[in-house]
Amino acid sequence: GGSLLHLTILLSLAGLRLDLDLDLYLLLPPRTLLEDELLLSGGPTSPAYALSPFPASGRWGRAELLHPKGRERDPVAPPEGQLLREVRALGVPFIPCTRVDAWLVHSVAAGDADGAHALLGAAAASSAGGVGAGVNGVSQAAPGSGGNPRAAPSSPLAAGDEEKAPAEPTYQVSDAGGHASEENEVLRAVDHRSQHEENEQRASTQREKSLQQKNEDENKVADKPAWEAEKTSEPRNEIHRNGTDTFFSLEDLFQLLSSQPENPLEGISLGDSALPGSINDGMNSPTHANYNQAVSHDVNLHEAMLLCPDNTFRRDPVARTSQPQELFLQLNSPLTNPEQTLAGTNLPGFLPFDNQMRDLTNQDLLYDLDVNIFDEINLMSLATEEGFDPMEVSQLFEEPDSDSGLSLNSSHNSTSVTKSNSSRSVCEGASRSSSESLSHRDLEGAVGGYYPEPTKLCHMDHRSDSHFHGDFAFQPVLHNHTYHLQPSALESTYESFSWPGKSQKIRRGYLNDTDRNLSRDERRAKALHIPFSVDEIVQMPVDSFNSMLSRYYLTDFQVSLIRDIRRRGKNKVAAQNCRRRKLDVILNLEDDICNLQAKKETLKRERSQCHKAINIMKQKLHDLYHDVFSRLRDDEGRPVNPNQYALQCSRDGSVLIVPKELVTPGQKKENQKGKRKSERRN
DNA sequence: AGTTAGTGTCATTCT
DNA sequence: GCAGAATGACACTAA
Repeated sequence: GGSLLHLTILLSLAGLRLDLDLDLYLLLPPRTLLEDELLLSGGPTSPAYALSPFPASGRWGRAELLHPKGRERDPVAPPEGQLLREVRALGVPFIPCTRVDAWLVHSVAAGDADGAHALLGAAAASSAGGVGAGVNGVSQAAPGSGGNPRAAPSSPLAAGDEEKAPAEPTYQVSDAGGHASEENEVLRAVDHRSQHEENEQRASTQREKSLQQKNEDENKVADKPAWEAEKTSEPRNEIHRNGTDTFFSLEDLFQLLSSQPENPLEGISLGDSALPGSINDGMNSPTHANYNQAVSHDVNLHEAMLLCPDNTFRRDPVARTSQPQELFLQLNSPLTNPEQTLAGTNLPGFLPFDNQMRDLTNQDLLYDLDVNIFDEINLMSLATEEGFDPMEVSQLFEEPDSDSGLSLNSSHNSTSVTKSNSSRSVCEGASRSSSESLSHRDLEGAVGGYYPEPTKLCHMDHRSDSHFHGDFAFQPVLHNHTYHLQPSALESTYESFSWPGKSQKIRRGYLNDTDRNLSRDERRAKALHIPFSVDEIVQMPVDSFNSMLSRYYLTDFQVSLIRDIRRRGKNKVAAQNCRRRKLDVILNLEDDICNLQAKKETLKRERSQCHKAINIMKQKLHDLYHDVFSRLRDDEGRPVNPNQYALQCSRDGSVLIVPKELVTPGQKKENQKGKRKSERRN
């Protein structure tokens, strides 16, 4: 009681397909609202796909599953803080319990409204990033659902009619008992790779086009609080068609939800409301699952996330062993009882589009919701200890850098560790038949000694197979979020998803804005739930590092990754220091060169000055010599001829006038040496 | 399209 | 023997 249902409905009819998104904000009164929690619910800081919280953590959390429509921003997701404003406007005490987004996919076969398939999935779209993965349990490949740009196989929700498009790969609706063949598994795996990039871009383009109009409509009411805008905005209160898109209001959808206790979707008659076909048509289609099945799949996706809430546990045997098992037991019920899905949760059902419930208040809407759905949602919240981003895993393996950096001695053909030997399942067989699907799926096993039942794995795979063949990135979303891989399997995964011809720029296109800023190791650590930051791993002392590894239950691969992260981090710093030192050496050498060159110039100048001084002294000596001889007279008073006489300095300082022929040979040699030296210097 | 600087990583050697 | 530093070589990216 006292809960509040916030329904945000996106009913987009793009050509032949109808998407209907329900955002259920379940706000429970017993506790005081924590604003940060609300902000988390609507803010960009909330990690996408987070399945957070345990009550043991002292707070309720939210469950955000994956949106199937890709990584683009959810057009119907409240902007940052909007949820908080909306809740405040209601004036009731509350806390955000969880958020569940459900969408209906109403697809019709190519151009034929009567062949429509009605799909209902329940999932949670990320309110912040608008990213997510489909959890619908029903899907059909619709490569040829002509005219519908969004029905291409690139769209995870692409719907088609396998009966009407038999030539194309058809993926059966998964149910509790039906399994796709191994061949289909292989087909899907191949199809995933071959069409993934093209489909991604094409789907993205189409989605942008189709959503652009919606965003424009929403912008018109942006000045109002979103809650008010949704209630008053004309485009949202009415179903209208503008060729490709169809909208109807929250009230309309809620009336749908609340009017059909038997089958919540039977009352939807979209055909009467300008929709090309009714969901009933899809419901009655023998080739497609009903809503219950669809929601059952959704629940199973929750299970997939719940079964192994984390792959890292502290050394707490009780917590480690009891928690997942308990969750498993709790979640076994919806699996074995498919009726306990949307209908099973006793949602009041879906009303036709009458107006009698338009006056319902939000509380009224909540009261109409059976508590079972809350229980289920809460169970989801309780069962997940911390957020996990399957997309990261996908990106992790979609971004196989040429230098993976992982020192994993393994063969690419190696198989994963045992997923389960109890029975051979379709998914198991498929995973063995394709190295790609194998490597990809093998990533999603239980860790910490807990392994989900093969049937559940298969169930998840069916969802994957049926719905997301066109969007490779969503594959991991549908599986368990833990990793029991041996290094070999992961190595093969890295290699299997290596696209040598494609640049990282393309591959990084699959990363969201947040992850794009993360380093590769950070993304790896995040994807594998390494409970430490990269900086911590790298910078902590070795003793602390080793003790840390021993204090936590970590898989071999996690330990290997942590050690690799530390090694690479250390080496990165060392390389930076090395380059810095090298640069310093180069700069110092350049300085030395400059200094030596300056010193050389100085010495040259000094030498030149010395030469000049010597020449001056020589000239002075020469002048003095001639001056002396000019003043000398012989005994008869005649001038002394300098060519016949020379001045000779004795050791006692006296100067003698000596005829040149009397100069001793030793004196001549000394005089000649002095002449040659002076000549060389000159 | 080619060049260059910066960076991360690996392999190897040294401390 | 191990951890880390140092460094050459290589690949990749952005400008």
